[in-house]
Amino acid sequence: MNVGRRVDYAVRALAYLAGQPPGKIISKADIEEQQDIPPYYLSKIMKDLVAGELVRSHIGSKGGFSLARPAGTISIKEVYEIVERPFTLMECLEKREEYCSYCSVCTQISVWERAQGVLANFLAGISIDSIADQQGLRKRLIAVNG
Amino acid sequence: MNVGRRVDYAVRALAYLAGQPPGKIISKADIEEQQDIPPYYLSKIMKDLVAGELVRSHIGSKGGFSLARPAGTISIKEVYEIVERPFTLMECLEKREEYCSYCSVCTQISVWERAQGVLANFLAGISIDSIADQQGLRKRLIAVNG
DNA sequence: ACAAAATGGACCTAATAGGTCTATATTTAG
DNA sequence: CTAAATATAGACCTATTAGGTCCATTTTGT
Repeated sequence: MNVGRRVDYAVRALAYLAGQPPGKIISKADIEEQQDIPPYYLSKIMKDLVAGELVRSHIGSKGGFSLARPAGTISIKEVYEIVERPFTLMECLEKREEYCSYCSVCTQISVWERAQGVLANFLAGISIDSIADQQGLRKRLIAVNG
Repeated sequence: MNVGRRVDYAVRALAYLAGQPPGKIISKADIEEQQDIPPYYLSKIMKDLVAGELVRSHIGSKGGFSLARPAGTISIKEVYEIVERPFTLMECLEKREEYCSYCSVCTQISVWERAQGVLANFLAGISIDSIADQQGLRKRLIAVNG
């Protein structure tokens, strides 16, 4: 389980798209600037989000991205799973005996299973529209710092 | 946040100690064998557990380890924190602006704060004695496989 | 004194997070 | 029709770290 920059950047990008008028196409360069995301890195993340069908891409001049679904229906858990492989607190929960031969007699595995469930459940209940960002982080920071 | 082998091994070791008669001294070699933990690796983990005051060490011949506190008072969260640095889902929750300058205007940070709280709360409620293991994984597996 | 322990610290390796770059394909504006 | 603006695909690099191994030293029971 790694909640790192990939997830942060993906959420920033989605929050920014969610803050725009529905259907409006936003270029990658715009997202980069407003949300301060390393340009080349964002390319890869957007690719994942497109492949995961959270975002629609529009190639060519005046192209860019827009949300593929209403922001209220996109959960943070889903975002995590799309940009960062399966939602797994411990590797054994995914790979079972392949990862550790004691699965069947393990006294702690159910603890991690339940912990993972609790976390997944929480994140499944948070949607992108609850963190939508119309201005982007750069402008927000400037606004606050005066 | 990384729940990896270190944590697994630490919990195995503690669960094994918790399964013994209270106060009984168990050698590192015994823990290694019964719980199938790489020997040299366990050394380092036990050092952490001793430093964290979950375990008492007894140097010298007939030495070994025993729990420093009743197993019912040792939570998984505490174990995690001792062997794997602070309990942090996202680095920004610990390092704040040092890690990301947009903390003060971030729309997602509270999500991760709450998620971390939910997880921490769950793991703080699970104690080592609820997963105590008198036999150890090796014997358990043999017993099950016949 | 000797053997059986833990302690402390050096060392190694593979994987991966995070980031950068470039060549290619697609579309719209003019 | 061409040029400019875009996304797409994939190669590449680097620092960190998870996981593991080894050994020299210290402490203690017999």
